[in-house]
Amino acid sequence: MITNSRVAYQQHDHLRCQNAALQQARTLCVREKVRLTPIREAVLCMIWQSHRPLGAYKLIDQLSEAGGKRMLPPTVYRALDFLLGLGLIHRIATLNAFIGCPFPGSPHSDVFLVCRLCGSAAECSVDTVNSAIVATAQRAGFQIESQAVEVTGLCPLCRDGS
Amino acid sequence: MITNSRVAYQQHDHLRCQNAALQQARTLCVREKVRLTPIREAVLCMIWQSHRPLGAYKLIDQLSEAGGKRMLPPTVYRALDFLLGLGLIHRIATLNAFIGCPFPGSPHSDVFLVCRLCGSAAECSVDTVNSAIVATAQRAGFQIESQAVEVTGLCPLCRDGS
DNA sequence: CCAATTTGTGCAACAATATAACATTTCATC
DNA sequence: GATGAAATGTTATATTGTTGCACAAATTGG
Repeated sequence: MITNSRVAYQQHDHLRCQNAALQQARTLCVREKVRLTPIREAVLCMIWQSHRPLGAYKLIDQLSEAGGKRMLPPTVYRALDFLLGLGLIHRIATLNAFIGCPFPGSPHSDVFLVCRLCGSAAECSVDTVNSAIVATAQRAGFQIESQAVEVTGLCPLCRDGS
Repeated sequence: MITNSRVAYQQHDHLRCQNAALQQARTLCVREKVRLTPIREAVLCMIWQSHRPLGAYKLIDQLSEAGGKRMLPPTVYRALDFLLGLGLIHRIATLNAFIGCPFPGSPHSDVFLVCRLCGSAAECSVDTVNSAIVATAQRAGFQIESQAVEVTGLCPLCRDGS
C-alpha cells in the first residue's frame, strides 16, 4: 500500500510538498511535451497550498486574490482539466473538490479517506481494493476506464476529539 | 457477491421491479415508523421507472409532467433525502444522479458499475472490496461512516458495440 | 374531540458548481 | 514575419442544490 495518510493528518512543511509537486509536474510536462503555463502552475500550487480538497470557486477566489486579477471560471476549469488529464490532481466527486496527487505518474487506483470534520483527504493506493474491483468488473463483463473510491468518516485526529 | 448486474444490462419487466421496490419501501417505512407520503412514493417510483441513474432535475421534469403539477426543487430534494436516509435509493456522486437500491435493508457496501455510454449502473455488493476498504481505513486509523465506490467504463453490451 | 406539537409541503429567492460559444492572444515552427 | 495550433479572455448560461419562511397535515397528549 502506498499512502500519504501519515502526512495528511499532521502539520508539516506544506511549502516543501508544494515545491516537490511542482517539480514533479514540470518533469512530467516535459516528458509529455505539454506546457505547464503560468495559469496551470498557479492552479496547481494553490491546490497544494490548501493541502485539502479545494472547491473550484474557492480556488478562483484565492487565485484572484493572490494574482491581483480576477480569474474566471472557464480559465480555472480549463487548468483543472489539464492537471486532471496528467494525473497531477484528483477530483473528489463526493465533495466537488480537487486535491493534489502525491504520487503522479505511478499507475494507481486511489482510495480517498475524506474526513467529514476537518476536510482532510488522505490518498491510499491499495492493491487489495484495486484487485477486488477489477475482479468484480470482470465477473460482470464490465470494462473499467476510471474509478472513484471515496470513504467518508472521521480521520484519526477528529475521531479523538482533537 | 450480491449484484443486479444481470438484470441491469437487459430488458426486463420494469414495472415488476418498481412494484417490488415499492412494496419493500412500504414495509421498511412501517418498521421504521416513518411516513411514505405520496410525494415520496412518487419520487421512488419515478426513480425505479427510469432504471438508471436519474438527475434531480430530470426527475423534477418527469414528476411534473406525470403529476400534472409543477414540482419544485426543494420538494424533490426533500423526498430524495428521505429515501437516501432509509437506503431505498443511492446517490451516484460522479453523475449527480440517483438510483433505486435493489436490496435495501441488507447492510452492504456498494460498488457501482456505471456505463459511460448507455448510462446504466449495476450495483454490486462485494465482500472483498468491502473488507479491503475496511482494512485500509483501519490501518490509517480512519473511522468509516459511508463510502462511494464508483467505477466508470463500458458495460458488457456497449463494449460489444451493441 | 381539541389544543399543542411535530412533521411535511409550497414557494420564492438564491447559492454553488460547471459549461458553451466565440473573440483574442500567445507560442512554436516554418 | 507568416501561419496554424494551443491557450486564454469574456460574456452568458446551464446544471445542481440550499435557505428561510409560511402554511397545511398528521400525531400526540390531555
